[in-house]
Amino acid sequence: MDQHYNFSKIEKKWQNYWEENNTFKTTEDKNKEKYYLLEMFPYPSGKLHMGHVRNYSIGDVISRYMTMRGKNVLHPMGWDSFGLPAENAAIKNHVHPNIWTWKNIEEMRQQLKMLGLSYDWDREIATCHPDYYKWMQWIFIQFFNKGLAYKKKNPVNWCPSCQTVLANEQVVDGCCERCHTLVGKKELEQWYLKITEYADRLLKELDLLEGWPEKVKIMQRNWIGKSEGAEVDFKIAGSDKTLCVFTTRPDTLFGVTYMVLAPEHPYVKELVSEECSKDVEEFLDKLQYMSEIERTSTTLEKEGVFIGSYAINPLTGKEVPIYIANYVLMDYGTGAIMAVPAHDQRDFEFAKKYNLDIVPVVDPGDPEIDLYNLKEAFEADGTMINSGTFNGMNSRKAIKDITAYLEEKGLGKAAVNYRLRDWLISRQRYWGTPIPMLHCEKCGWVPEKIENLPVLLPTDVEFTGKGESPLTTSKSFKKALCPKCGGEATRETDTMDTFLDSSWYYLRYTDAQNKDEVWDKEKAKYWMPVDQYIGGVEHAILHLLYARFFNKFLYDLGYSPCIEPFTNLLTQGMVLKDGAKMSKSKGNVVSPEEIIKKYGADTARLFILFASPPEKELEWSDTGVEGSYRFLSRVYRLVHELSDTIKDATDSYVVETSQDRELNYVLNTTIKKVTDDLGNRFNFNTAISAIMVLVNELYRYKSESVLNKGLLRHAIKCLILILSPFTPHICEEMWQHIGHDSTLYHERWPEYDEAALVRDETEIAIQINGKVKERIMVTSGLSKDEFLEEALQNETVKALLDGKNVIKIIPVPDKLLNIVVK
RNA sequence: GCGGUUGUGGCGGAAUAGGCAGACGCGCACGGUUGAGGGCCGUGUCCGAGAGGGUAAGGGUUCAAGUCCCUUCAACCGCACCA
Repeated sequence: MDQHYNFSKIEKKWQNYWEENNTFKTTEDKNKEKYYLLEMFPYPSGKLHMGHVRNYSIGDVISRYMTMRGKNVLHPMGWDSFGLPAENAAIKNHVHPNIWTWKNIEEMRQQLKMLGLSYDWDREIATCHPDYYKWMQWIFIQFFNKGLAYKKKNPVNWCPSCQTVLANEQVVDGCCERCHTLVGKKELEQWYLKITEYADRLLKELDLLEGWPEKVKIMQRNWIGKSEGAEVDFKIAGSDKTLCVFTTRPDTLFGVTYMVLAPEHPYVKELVSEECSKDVEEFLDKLQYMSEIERTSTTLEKEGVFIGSYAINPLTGKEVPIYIANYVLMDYGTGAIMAVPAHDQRDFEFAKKYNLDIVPVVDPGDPEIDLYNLKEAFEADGTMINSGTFNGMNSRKAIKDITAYLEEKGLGKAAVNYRLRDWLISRQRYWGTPIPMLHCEKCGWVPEKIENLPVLLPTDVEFTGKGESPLTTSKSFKKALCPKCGGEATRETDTMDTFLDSSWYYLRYTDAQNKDEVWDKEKAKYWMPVDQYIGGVEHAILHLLYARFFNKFLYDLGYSPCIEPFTNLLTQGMVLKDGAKMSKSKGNVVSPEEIIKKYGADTARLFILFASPPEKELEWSDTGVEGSYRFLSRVYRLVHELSDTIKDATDSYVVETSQDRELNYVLNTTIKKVTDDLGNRFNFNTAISAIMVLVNELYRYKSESVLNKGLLRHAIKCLILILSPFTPHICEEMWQHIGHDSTLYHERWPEYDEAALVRDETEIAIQINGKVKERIMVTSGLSKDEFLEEALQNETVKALLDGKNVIKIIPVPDKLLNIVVK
């Protein structure tokens, strides 16, 4: 052991040791309790950023801790390696995405290894590898065979810059999630996955996820957006058509005074009267020129036009006019609504503007509200009025009764609507998994035969960055034979959204190298579910919802053993510098490489874990990093200086002096605290601060004239062990130095001694009316009565009580004594 | 607009089930070691001379409130005409 803390030498040495000795290799072991720890795998941009370092440092601490607790830990790593940047690089620099991506993977793997992370690299996967995407295609075909993958022509979100379609989830504020370009609409035939089929389970089974942050569950609930209500059929006057609407308020059916269609509704063209056609066309024209955000903005004034037809209220038989308006959306419900201006604020505003009738049907029973001269819509519950036989009924009950009545008369039915849409998965891109489908004139869409998988990405393609998928430029790819009839067929040239690749990788890790099947079900059964998943909140909706969906589908097929894939979820906070997210444009990026070079990986890890609790934002601080480095040097020096003293000490020792007792007390409370913070709370910052307290105490103890070598040796051993999950390299080095010849990775986590946690005497506060006046020492661990008795004997307490009118004394053993006086 | 999170020294943060606010670290100041600097070691560091005051602001419950309840404000995040 060098005299000074030579981190670069130490870190290289132990990284090599771990690699050569396969220290982190994991296999199924039925005799041990498994623990599956997963951090979200990165996109291989080529450069690690601080967010990665934080994510993987958190994971590594948990992984190493769980291993020391005797768990069989699965801790894998891989690459989410399909995606746009590779293709953009190809267009810009004329490098093939494959070459670009694999070079990045190499570089990033090196950087990850430099952090000393305990991954089982034998399980490494890359989604762009044919061995992986073969099974992606296989899964897609399972979806297709179950009727859950289908192709449909629809107006879709189109990013003019990326030249590809986007899922609804990938449109943020009307802009492309990736490049922030304004997204438009385009009519295209695309592949969809029927995630809506699973909407109810995705919603309900969130309740099983007790180990997830409430915030994430709420976001998913809102995203799925379940509404219960009814579908009601309105006949159209002078036509044999019926107009179906969805409403959550069937109780207000008697208050319908007009109907509204979304401008894109197919009925518009058919129902528009001649007199109105000019107005309607002008209105549609106007909307054409509006962007998606403008059109759907809540602040936009509600506008519309009458189309010249009338619908018949199924309960009253009354005719009401049909409008089209900008506030009704084609892609929710049926794209048409019944308008009840008295009880819906949007309808109210529209009715006011166009002088439409406002008929109240729910009475709030509030004298302040003038029902026939409403200032705003009344949306709450009340008593039914103007509603025929339902009058006098509570509106809550009327929802049920009117729905039942509609069902009975065949005029409508109870219905549930979701905000969640089916998942559009086709992308007009090269660097993704080819959709393994062929189109045959005779047989329609046919999946590729399983034995022919993978459908490989062709290499003879051009990257123009424009229009259709680059796969169409391949000479060999498109033309193929129909797997069903053997006739001529055309291959699908679109590729899959990369979110599909990351929706099942956690299952593949359980049997990552399997060539014959997607994974061995027995292995998946041993490892799944993931016990702890760690990643950024930015994946709260997209990735986590898709992954849950895939897992449920695979569960239904018998391939996943669990209903939910991730038992516990930790969403780590962002890394900030000067109060803002690190970004090139702001010029506040601190590169991990630079920090590792200057201070070492252990310091980087320690700082990141110490500066903030994991779910919170972390403010980067250069001086803070130096502090962490200083601490590690201090620990290193301590062990170095004491190594001679403790070398030949025995493992048994007796705690004798009061100094011994103090050290023993601090040691054991520290072990308890760190155990608790790591095992139950993931509060790494307070765990580290506790270890710092122990180190301070050891420095103090070291300066004593008489040292208890056995105790000291034990304390140093424990210190190294409890610090090792945070900073493994330096701890391995010190562990070796105090006389061990193999890795501490498989050492058992130290136990604490309950008896040592109690000091003979405890300092307590004496309060008068809740204000601290004095502090005294009393015997520890007394009962309330004993404590009170002893405290009252105390001279200081007696003096404080003297001459006072004491009302009450509240004893809190080992904490305080509150004297209430008047 | 709806939903959520957060608010504590000069700074990052601690206080886990209502019981001594400010652990631990950074910064700063002073002292020691040193030719000097750095490094290291030690001491101090919420405000106030003091009584006392103090956890975004105001109110409440309690013997006791950063923690519980009500009102307000600010910052951040998510969704947003969802019928």
